[in-house]
Amino acid sequence: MKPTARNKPKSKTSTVKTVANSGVKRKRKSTEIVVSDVHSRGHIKAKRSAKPMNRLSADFFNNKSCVDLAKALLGQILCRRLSPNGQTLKATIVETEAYLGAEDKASATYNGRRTEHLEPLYMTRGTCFVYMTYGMYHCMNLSADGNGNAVLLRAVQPIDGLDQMQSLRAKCRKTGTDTPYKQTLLANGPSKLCMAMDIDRHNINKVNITDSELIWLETGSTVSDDDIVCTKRIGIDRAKEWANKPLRFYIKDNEYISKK
DNA sequence: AGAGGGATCTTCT
DNA sequence: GAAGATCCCTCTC
Repeated sequence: MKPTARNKPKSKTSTVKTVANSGVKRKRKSTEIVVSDVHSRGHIKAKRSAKPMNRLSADFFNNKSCVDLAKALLGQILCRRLSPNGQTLKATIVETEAYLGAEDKASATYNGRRTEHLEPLYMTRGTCFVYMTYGMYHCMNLSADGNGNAVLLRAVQPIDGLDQMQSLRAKCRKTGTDTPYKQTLLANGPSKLCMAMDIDRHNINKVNITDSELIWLETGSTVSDDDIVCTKRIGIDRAKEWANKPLRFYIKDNEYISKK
C-alpha cells in the first residue's frame, strides 16, 4: 500500500508549462511526448527519438568519482514521464549527498554488504535505487560506480508540471486540506521529491536513468565549485566519524534545498 | 523558530 | 525484534 491514499480528486488538466529557466529550449505540448515516446523504441528513425538532444548519457557518469558525480548532478534537470497520461515533470537538482560504499559507515553497502535489496547499488552507473524509509516514504539514489557507491537526491526545484506535482504531493498528505504547497516546499526533501515526481520502488527501482523512457536527466546549468556548499549529511548521526564528513552538496543561495 | 512525537513497514539480525 | 538517508502536525518559547 501507498502512503495514505487520501480521497483526493484527480488533478484537473494541467496548465501550460511554466518556462522557468534557461534549461528549457522550446515549448512543447505534453501530448507530443506521449506519441513519440511510445514509438521511440525499435522503430524507424525517420522521426527522431523521443530522447531529447540534451539528454545526459552514460558518459556523464563515467570517469567521475562519487563525490564528483554528486556535485555534477547539481543544476541538471531530472525528468519523469508519468504513465498513463504521458505528462513529463521536470525539476532542477539542487541538493545531493554522496555515499561512499564499503568504507562509509553511513552507506547501506558499508563493509561490502550486498543483498538482493541492495543490488541496484551494484548495477551499472546511473541505476536508480529507490527504497522505502520509515515505513511510508521513499528515497532515490543513483549508483555511481557499480560497486556500492551512490548519490542520494535530496531536493529538486520544480520547473514543469507544477500542478501535477501538487496533486501527487496532496495524495500523500495526512490532513484533508487542499491548500497548495509553497513552491519551495514542494520537493525540498528526499521523500518529498519522490512523492512530487511519482517515484517509488515499484516503478523506478533498478531502472537506469541513462536508458529509460520513464526517467532521465537533461543538461541544465553547470554549477561552479564556488557556488556549491558542502556540509555534513543529514540524518545519519549514528555513523560516527562518517557522520561529519562533508558529503552533502547544495547550490548556494538556492531556496529549494531541504535545510540550510 | 525550534522541539517533540506519531504514522507505518521493509529489511536484516 | 529493532532500526531507519522522513514528513508534518502540534505545542511551546
